[in-house]
Amino acid sequence: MAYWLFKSEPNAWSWEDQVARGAAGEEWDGIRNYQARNFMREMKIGDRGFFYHSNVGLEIVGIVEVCQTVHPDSTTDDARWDCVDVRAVCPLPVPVTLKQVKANPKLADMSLVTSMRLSVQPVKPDEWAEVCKMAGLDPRTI
DNA sequence: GCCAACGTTGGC
DNA sequence: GCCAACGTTGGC
Repeated sequence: MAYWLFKSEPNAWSWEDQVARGAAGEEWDGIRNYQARNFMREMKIGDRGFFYHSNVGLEIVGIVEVCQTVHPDSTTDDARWDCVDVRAVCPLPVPVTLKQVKANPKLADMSLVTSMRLSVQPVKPDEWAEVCKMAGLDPRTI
């Protein structure tokens, strides 16, 4: 299983909005960046991802899972843009802030730090485990 | 609200 | 295929 991180401005689409969709999940649409799209093309059902609030909050607030593999983005007719569907799995008991991520040497290579503007990004297994630990979650239980 | 970083577009 | 102009993202 692979791990990812999805960024969203809570003004546009928040963790609460995501939770409200329940098990059906929702398209992760609106991505207009090739790198981010290519990562979505690699995603498989059951892959896990962090849900990050950008602009407002600046923290990882929850965990989602991919529930539909890549398909055309319904918000555009442009055939270049695809998306996956994700659904909420659980909130983080303690949100992990960008500040904490930056302050943790183990997370120095995380894309969240190194590729600030990339809105869909891969997370390495050890980074996943470290963030879960900081959030008060046992990664084996999720 | 500002501005740095960086991706995209389009003229040549 | 280069590169300047431009637009967008996102932290501060």
